[in-house]
Amino acid sequence: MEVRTRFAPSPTGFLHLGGARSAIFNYLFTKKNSGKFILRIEDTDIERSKKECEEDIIKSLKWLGIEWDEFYRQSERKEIYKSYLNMLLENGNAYISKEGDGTQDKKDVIRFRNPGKKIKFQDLIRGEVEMETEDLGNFVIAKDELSPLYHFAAVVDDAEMKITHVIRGEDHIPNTPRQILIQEALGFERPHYAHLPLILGSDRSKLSKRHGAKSTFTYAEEGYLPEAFFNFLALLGWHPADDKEILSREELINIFELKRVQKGGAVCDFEKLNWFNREYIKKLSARELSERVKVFMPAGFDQNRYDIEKVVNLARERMNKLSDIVTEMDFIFKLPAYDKELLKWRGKEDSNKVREVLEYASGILNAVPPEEFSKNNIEKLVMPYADEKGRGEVLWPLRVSLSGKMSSPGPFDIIEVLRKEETLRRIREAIEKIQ
RNA sequence: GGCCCCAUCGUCUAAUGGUUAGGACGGCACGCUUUCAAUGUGUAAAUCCGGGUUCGAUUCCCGGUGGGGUCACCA
Repeated sequence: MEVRTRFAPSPTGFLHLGGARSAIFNYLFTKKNSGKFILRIEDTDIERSKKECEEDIIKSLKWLGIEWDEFYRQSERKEIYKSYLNMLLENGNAYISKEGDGTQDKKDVIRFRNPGKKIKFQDLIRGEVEMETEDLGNFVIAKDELSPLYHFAAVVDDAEMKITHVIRGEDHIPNTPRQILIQEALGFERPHYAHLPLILGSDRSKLSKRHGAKSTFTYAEEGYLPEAFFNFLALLGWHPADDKEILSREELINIFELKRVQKGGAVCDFEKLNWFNREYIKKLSARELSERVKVFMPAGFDQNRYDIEKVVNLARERMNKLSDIVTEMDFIFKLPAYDKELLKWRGKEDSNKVREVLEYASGILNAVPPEEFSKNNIEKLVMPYADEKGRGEVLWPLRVSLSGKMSSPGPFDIIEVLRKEETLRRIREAIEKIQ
């Protein structure tokens, strides 16, 4: 039988990490089994459902590279629910409460006649789960024929869409028995269930509650690579048999199995996310990285002024995320204002000595033709002098004159990017500053 | 509170009825080094507690404790 799964978010909020992870596990499981993945927007609550949330969910899934084979919106399927509702009403498994058994409902609502039996189901991750359903009472399944509620619509859709595996968050475990009850009343087949552990915040509470408003897409906007983010989330609550952690989507699909999903909730460690992102940034070619970094460049950065691939290569080891290009490389595009004291190595060098060093270095550089301003050439020419005078005494002021910063890439790296004219201009500026 | 789920380093996790309980992130130390970063080497750090079962439990069972989830005319 063909495997069919669904990711069924409600567009009442953005796609948070937990939702994204559920989507990823559904996706990996489906691809592993050559099945079909269905995206179903559960917007039966018209009051709370928002178009922008649906858009956010779709945008986020696309960013993660998760594609669906079929797409549904529950608000467009009311006639289908209505017919099943009528079926239940006719065979007496549901009733309109005002006519019913003395409930205090103000309006007519449709209630499910709960047989109140014990429900047992097999969870692919947790094994057998057993629950009493009696205290659920005759719960409401629809406000009226055209306004089904979550449990009813979900059960009808899972059956109509021939879903074979329901893979969702652990917070749905208490919902499962009542959904099975509806299923049985309708004569539907029971799908396999797999309840994923929750993703927790550092205080171990449900992450979606804490940072409820934060969308997965904000990670895109901060400059996380989707492949890194996907990899990170895939390893939250699941782990392959071996120790390899950097895994491509294809590798993940190949080795994914529900049996290895963790039972306990997982705290989301953003330091580890950064590590994944750095690892993926490292793997990018200078060209790819330049492309990806472009959107993060502020208008003030004249990207045509310097060889952007060289700039990016200096930044890549220092970036957690793409947007860090701004804070790491701002000095290339515009020399920041800095205190002349910064030019003094360890803050205690004599001004005259600093000036002397910079003038000497300037002299060496001035003699080099512009086309020979490569890192290696310059390094070969300046290092003998630095070794003679003391590396710190020479390289520190030279680097600061070029970067204006306490910490930055080395002077020869910067020189190659800035090229002759700008290099000499900045050294000149430093010499004047130190007078 | 009722019901349900869960429990290995700070975090993500591996493993087995017998291991020096492994890896990764983060931390710390050292090396490299003009600074930062990167990198190399090393290092600290865990089986929640109590009972069983067993020759032997971190692993199996029970209880406790702890954490989490859920109890809508939301999903």
